[in-house]
Amino acid sequence: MSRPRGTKVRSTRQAAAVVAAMSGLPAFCGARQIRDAVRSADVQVGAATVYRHLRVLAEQGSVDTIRGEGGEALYRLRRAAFTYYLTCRDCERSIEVDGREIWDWGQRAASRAGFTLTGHTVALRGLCPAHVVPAGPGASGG
Amino acid sequence: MSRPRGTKVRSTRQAAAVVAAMSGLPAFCGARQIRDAVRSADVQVGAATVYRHLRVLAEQGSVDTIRGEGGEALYRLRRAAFTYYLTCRDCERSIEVDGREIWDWGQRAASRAGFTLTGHTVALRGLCPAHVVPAGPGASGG
DNA sequence: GTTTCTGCAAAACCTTTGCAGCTAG
DNA sequence: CTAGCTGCAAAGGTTTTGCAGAAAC
Repeated sequence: MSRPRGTKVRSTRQAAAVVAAMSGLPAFCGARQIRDAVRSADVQVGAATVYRHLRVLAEQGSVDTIRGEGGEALYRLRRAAFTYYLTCRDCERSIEVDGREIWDWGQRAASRAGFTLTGHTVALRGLCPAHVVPAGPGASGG
Repeated sequence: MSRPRGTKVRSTRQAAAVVAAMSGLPAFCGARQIRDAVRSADVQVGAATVYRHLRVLAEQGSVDTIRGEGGEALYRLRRAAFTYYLTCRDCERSIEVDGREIWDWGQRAASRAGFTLTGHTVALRGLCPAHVVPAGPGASGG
């Protein structure tokens, strides 16, 4: 149920509030957390409405979407193309990482097999300077 | 509800059947599909049991887990470290891609920011040779 | 016989959808 | 007024859990 094409877009309190709330959330957040942020700005909003806006924003490319550990969708306002995030597993603080190379790497690998690359997902987890403790690597394929 | 530590592991028909079924499934598959594969090998198995085994296998590191587009978990027997998958978005066929470089790239980016990389997820989507469609005018379907 | 595993059914989540009512334009 | 947006509640799908019975050792 995306927006039908050729329909007018109406600007509502809720639509603005969702975007406003997200601009105050630095890391990737779930729909629940976004809804809470909207409501703590004194704008009542239903869960369905939040999901509807998030879906539209994602389709427009205004927000990036990734999947959390539990499979839930996490959203964040888009910053720039080929920008990925390295998130501290202790404090959830995240930094942006330029990933143009990743796209190039993916394309090389794809063409080697006769594939055409159309999309990719990269997520990095680690420890920020404030939480660094010696630890071994744990790679997960995807 | 992982397995409690210090308990004995019992080898059952179902446990073996889940692993056997997965070894016959080349691509990442959902729990439903794995269960179907087990049952078509004439081993009755409940959904809960499949999930329980998959969780244990994932914790052991015997299977890799990724998330599908809908957020569902997809499983596959682990092949090698730093092996990622490029999946055709039309037929779900997937190939393996060596990703040692990705880990290196991630570490470089992380250390530049004072972070320590502890984990990462990479997923590539594309079109396999059989589904590549030339872009532009004049392209015709079979 | 004891301990662990299995399977059903119910519950817990996250997300989408149907529909009546509200609201921006 | 009319088209589009909202919210509730119900439905949809995936995964987990409680518990009695079955199975392994």
